[in-house]
Amino acid sequence: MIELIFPDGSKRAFDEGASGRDVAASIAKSLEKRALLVRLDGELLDLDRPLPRSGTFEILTRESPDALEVIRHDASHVLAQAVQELFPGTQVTIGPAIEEGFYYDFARDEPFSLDDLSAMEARMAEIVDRDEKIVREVWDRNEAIAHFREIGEAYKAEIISDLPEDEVITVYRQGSWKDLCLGPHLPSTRHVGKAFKLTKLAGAYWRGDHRNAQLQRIYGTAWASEADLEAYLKRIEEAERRDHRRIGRAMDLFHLQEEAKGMIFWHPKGWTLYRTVEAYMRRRLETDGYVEVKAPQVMDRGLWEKSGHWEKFGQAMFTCETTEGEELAVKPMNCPGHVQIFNFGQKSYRDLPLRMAEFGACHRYEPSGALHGIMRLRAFTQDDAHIFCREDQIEAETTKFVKLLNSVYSDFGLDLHSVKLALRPDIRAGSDEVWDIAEAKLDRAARQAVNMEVEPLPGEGAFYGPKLEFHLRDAIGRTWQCGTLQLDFVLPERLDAEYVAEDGSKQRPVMLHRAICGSMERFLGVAIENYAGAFPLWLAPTQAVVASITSDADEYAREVAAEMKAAGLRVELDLRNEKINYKVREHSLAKTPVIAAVGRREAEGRAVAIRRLGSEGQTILPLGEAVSALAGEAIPPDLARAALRS
RNA sequence: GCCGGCUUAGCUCAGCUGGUAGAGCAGCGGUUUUGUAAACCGAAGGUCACGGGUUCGAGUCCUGUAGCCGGCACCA
Repeated sequence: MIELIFPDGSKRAFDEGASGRDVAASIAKSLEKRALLVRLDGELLDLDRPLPRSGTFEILTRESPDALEVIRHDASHVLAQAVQELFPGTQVTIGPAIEEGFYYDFARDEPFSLDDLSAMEARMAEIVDRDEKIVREVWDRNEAIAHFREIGEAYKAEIISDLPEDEVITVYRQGSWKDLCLGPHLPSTRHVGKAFKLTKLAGAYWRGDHRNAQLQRIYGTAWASEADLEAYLKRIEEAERRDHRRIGRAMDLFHLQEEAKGMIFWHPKGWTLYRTVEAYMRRRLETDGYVEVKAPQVMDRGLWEKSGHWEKFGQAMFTCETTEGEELAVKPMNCPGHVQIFNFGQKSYRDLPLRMAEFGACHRYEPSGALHGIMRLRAFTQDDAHIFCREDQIEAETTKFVKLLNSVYSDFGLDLHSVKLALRPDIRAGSDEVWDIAEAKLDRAARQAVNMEVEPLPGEGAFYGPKLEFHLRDAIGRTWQCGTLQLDFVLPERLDAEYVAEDGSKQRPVMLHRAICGSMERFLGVAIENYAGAFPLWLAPTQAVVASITSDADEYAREVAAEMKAAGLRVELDLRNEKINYKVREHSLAKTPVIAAVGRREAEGRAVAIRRLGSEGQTILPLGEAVSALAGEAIPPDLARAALRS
């Protein structure tokens, strides 16, 4: 007998060998029909699998988020079956569920074409209609390896060989097709439903390693219902309209061109936006106790050799040689420069923590395939700072930093998507004890400062220390690392940084590399997508347009614009011989937050008709009142807070 | 860098199976003085990314290169 505890707390006993389906049927016939999976002590199991033990028990239907993940996983299996039916000789590898869908990696010499996708979708629908039962089988390890080898599935055979000896090998069969898989799965292919769509074709390396063969990955999306699928497709379509590259062009913010790939030509409006963000960041750093510096853009190779960057990243540095034979490199990062400033003269323990900031323009020869709009560039500017401190100051500095970062992000209406902690890599400097302490400190400080999970990334830290990563999302859900804080025990050593301690001895400081925006350009890209170009007043490159209704009001319109400008607003004047409807439409499409229309009536009454982006009507206000209200609203959030406090 | 796709006017896009380029918007010249999301007329605008090839003939087919896009790998 096994005993199951249901979600309502009730307990019931069932015969040994009873399956989830038996349990569901014993409750209600309708429940059996709707049941897809069961959860036993937190573990998801196939509906028809005999329950292996007693425990807390739950029946999952289509509506459960866990069921959706299994639907997606099964969709990937159905895809694999469809592909193997349509393209015999194609090898299967792996095909997991992912956020919003699934993918499957195939090995096939000939590339799939986009046109093949619709044929695959049709075949998938057919397999769903066949309603093939999905059956779990436990196989002997060696037999499984031999079998998959024999049928030409080398990748599957390799996966099994690499599994631990004691791992139970399960194979799931649907009709004549089968796949090695941990499961669980739906009872039959019908339950996958038809709310799926194959979305893209891509290359992907076997086991994520570029030295391995490249496989063909097919991505798809799958949902519990057609309505969910439609909503998803619509969401993606809408999101594509927020693409920073599209908005950048439409709003005339910047452009990129072949002759300087991976580098931005900022146009006047875009540069205004950039400078607004930079000025804001500069204030935030200043009030948080940072000093700002500026180090040379190009420095001698010798310095990069000493810092260790030449050896590790020399390939990715822009270099040049002078006619006198010096070898120079354009800085790919700011830290060695900052250490030079730290090293100049003597530093005392009283100077620590020394927070040295720079809006540092960096150049890196990024692989061509990595470039992406203004999110990933070859020339970018870090809002970089290095905190030189003692070991016992690391935790407080980290907490302080994360608080600042949180506050900055919230001023831009951004939600942190995730926080990750990259842990020690195989090849690293420093002893394990030092790493233990460093990792623990970052973890503790981050948890304390943000109210969210800190996801560990084993092996992904830099060789010189662990690294906190703060990720934001773009319009279509891709995440970008923006903020970062990295502990560094190595560079101070290599570049010989030291300070005089209380007892007069010379000590090595620890360095914290940290950035909030990461790259100004990437952060602006994320901000553009976040606001879809409709910036709040303090950020908008053009905050207001004064539009005349008839030429009678031109002179007054000039006066209004001048008043606004005098109040510090970024204002444009539109005196063109066009209808007000036309002007309103044009400036609305350009996402100008405020349109101040003036005609004869306003000129006579010394008023302005204020129209806000996104609202239908307008408010008529006396000129002075309108100007001071707008000027007040245009105050950056940090200054507004400061004003409130004083 | 790797796999796949794309590249036609300033922008967004048409151009079927090869017969030497088309629209809307913007821009320019006029007319219109307008009350809150597109007034009207006109003229102009293109080495069809770049190079090579097949062909009587290439935007269209083949091939090379570049950039971009979607992934993968990379990201000090």
